[in-house]
Amino acid sequence: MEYTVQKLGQLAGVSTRTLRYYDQIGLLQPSRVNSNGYRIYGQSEVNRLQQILFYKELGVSLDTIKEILSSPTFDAEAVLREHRLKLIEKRQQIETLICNVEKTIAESEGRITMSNKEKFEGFKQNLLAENEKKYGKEIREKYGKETVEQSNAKLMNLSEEDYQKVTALEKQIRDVLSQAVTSGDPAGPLAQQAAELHKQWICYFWPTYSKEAHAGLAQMYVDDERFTAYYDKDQPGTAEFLRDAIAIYTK
Amino acid sequence: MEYTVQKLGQLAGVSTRTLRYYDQIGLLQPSRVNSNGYRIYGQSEVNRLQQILFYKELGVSLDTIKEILSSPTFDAEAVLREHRLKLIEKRQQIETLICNVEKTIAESEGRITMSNKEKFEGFKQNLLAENEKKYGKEIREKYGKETVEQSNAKLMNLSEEDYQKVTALEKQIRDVLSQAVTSGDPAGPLAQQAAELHKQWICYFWPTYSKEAHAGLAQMYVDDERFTAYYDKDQPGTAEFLRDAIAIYTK
DNA sequence: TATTTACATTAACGTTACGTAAAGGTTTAT
DNA sequence: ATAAACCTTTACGTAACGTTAATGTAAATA
Repeated sequence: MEYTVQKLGQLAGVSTRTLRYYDQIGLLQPSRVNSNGYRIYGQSEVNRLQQILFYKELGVSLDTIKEILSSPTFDAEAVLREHRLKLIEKRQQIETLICNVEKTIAESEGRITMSNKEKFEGFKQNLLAENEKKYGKEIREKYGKETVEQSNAKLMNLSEEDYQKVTALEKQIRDVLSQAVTSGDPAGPLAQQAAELHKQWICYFWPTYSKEAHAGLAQMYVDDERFTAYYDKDQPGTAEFLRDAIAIYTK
Repeated sequence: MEYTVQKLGQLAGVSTRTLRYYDQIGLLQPSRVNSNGYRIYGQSEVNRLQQILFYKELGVSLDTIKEILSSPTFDAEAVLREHRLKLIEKRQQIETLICNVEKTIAESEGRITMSNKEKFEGFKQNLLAENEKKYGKEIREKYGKETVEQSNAKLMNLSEEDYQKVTALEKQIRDVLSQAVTSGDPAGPLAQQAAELHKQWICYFWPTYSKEAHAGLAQMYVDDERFTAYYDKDQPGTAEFLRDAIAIYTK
């Protein structure tokens, strides 16, 4: 069976422009070219196109696909593994962006009703006090006065929605963390998930997320017995475990 | 205070090329141009640049930033809200990609040791049976035989790591869902988080994620009393609530 | 058979936000 | 006087095509 550009395009669900482009960059060349200049594709090209589209669906770049397909000994699995890391990093970036955008929106809304204010009073006082009493100084030294004040300002403007989310996050962190600790591996999937959740949680209080600040905060959980006590309440060693997990997560 | 390109660039941490580009597209024009052709910026330009960089950090496009800053009555909040939706969609895309890449890797690894096999036997049998006994037919009708078989194949190849993650996910879903139900709003943040988690869960069993399939599955939770019973165990109405949440999530 | 219709070709611009030369003029310091 | 440091414009490159534009060819119809 032989195909022209349009036939092949319809078969595979891509545009004719795409096929010409793939020809141009040498990713998929027709088996032969007619005397009239038409591109003619055969079965092996159909197969190759299928492969191409498979990797494309995974978000692999055409350049990389070309490499994968060019050498049969090429380690496709290693490529995918690396690709996966890239994707995860991208997701983190986007999550941070979302986090910051959401906070900006909340801020500009200036929302927070009186009823909310009362409701969150205790919650906020606690957190603020905890932040300030001891860590205020340390954090100030590490990340500057401005950061701390912005952080506190954010805290005071938490909306009802955010409050729900934050509370839910705290519960999730506790749950996942306790499971992760039993597994014992701070690099494992559960531990890393806990670190991820913890990052999301932080995002509600810190004006901007940074890996360094995250890792620093985790270290404080171990250095200060008040935090250690909180995390080790159910299972001793949890604070250290979380610090290790976050260290790997932010590495 | 007046600045040349380099001075301003150093002050704000951007390249001179960037400043020339911003001038070119009319985003940030110098207050005046010297007789020698040098760009000279004043204080108001410094302020404007700060604004620009702020929005840029949130991932807003220069075009959009221009619009935001061009009209003081322009609704920056609405823009951010829309921007947030775009980011969330992007995150979903990337999550789906990660999901699929991970499955491809797992597949090519062909991993799963004998010890794992024994460990997961019961778990898998349960799920397989549940899938097959009744839904097998329905799903087959809706999404085709191939999808079901691929789904089952994936299930049988779950690794230890994946098993942990899946189990943790299930617990999280239950937790978040129960909190969300009390809030009563399937469009609320908790409900949407539950839908998100549910998507991640699905990703472990379905060969490729699609919104339609997700929404369809949620509908089945309501249509079939066995699933309904499972979700409504603690709180009646949970299955319906989840379906509504997922309907909004996949809209 | 003449004409329309459908399909093929190449060439080239547009998309985003700059990085990176290249080629050259100006200011400042030595 | 000369070199170093600074400024300028112009223009190519990036990823993966979408979209005309201008034109040639094959198949279907009047």
